Amino acid sequence: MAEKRLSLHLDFRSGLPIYAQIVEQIQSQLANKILKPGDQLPTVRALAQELRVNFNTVARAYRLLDEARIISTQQGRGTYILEIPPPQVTEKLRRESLEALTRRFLNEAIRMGFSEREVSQMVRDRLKSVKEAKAGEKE
Amino acid sequence: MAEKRLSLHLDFRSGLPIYAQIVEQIQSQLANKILKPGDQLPTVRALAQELRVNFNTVARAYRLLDEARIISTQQGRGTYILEIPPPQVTEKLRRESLEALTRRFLNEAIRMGFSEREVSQMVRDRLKSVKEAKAGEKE
DNA sequence: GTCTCGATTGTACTAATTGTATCATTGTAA
DNA sequence: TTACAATGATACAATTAGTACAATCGAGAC
Repeated sequence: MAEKRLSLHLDFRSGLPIYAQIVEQIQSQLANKILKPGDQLPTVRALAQELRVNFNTVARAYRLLDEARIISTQQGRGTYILEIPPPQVTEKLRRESLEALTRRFLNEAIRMGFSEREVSQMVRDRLKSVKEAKAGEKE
Repeated sequence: MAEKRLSLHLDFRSGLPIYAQIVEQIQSQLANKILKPGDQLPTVRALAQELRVNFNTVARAYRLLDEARIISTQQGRGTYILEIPPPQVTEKLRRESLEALTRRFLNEAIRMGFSEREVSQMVRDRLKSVKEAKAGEKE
């Protein structure tokens, strides 16, 4: 029962191909230690069903990660996290994934006509309520 | 998927080029809420067949709309309506749409394992470079 | 123990569907 | 005629889907 639920969120309308989104999010979860060496990933078919995509699309993502020596795919057995990349790399990945996400958010907001001031104020507000919610749920 | 029938009416005798008529009518349906952000448009070939025109003509219209940031065309996948700048909505709606966007962004970032501090720092950084870029392009 | 067989897993190859790029053709106006 | 914009034809590239196959494992039969 080692395999994770691996909650990935695809955006079918973002310009990024599905397979790239899968790669990116797995790398990100790796950099954030949500995934650890030895963890088994869902099978290509299971993940494909969950994401409602063709299993070859998942297989493509896994193949890319395999070629990058991040996971090990073994025919007939499954797919496992090989190793966490060295700290410098994970830190870089972490930063890059956050930066990409933030950039998308800001571009969208600005394109929708919001001023930088409005955006930054809203982020502060929402962050504050996130923090309060977190404090509350500790009971 | 849920792509619309997109009933367009071309006038081959009006001086207006076909591609311009397509652009115009899609924009109009967007303004009239017949098309909504996220909707998938017909493929260039499907729409071309329906309108009895060459698919390059449709592709040209799509390209113009893409350049205007109204739609997003993705090779191998399809064409989608982008989020559009809400034209002159009430202050309340404006605020709500920014809040929704921000909430999605923060949820995603936190789900990916970033701390509130990291997120807020990154937002500050990116906003700063947006501002600088804007200052720079004024020459 | 080990053999067999079926279920499960990833792989390989191909097909289908999508938009893109480039050049040719056509029609119209100067 | 010449120039140019609009449209069409053709080839291409990227993404995803379909199908068949090979490797592995485990449950039973013996």
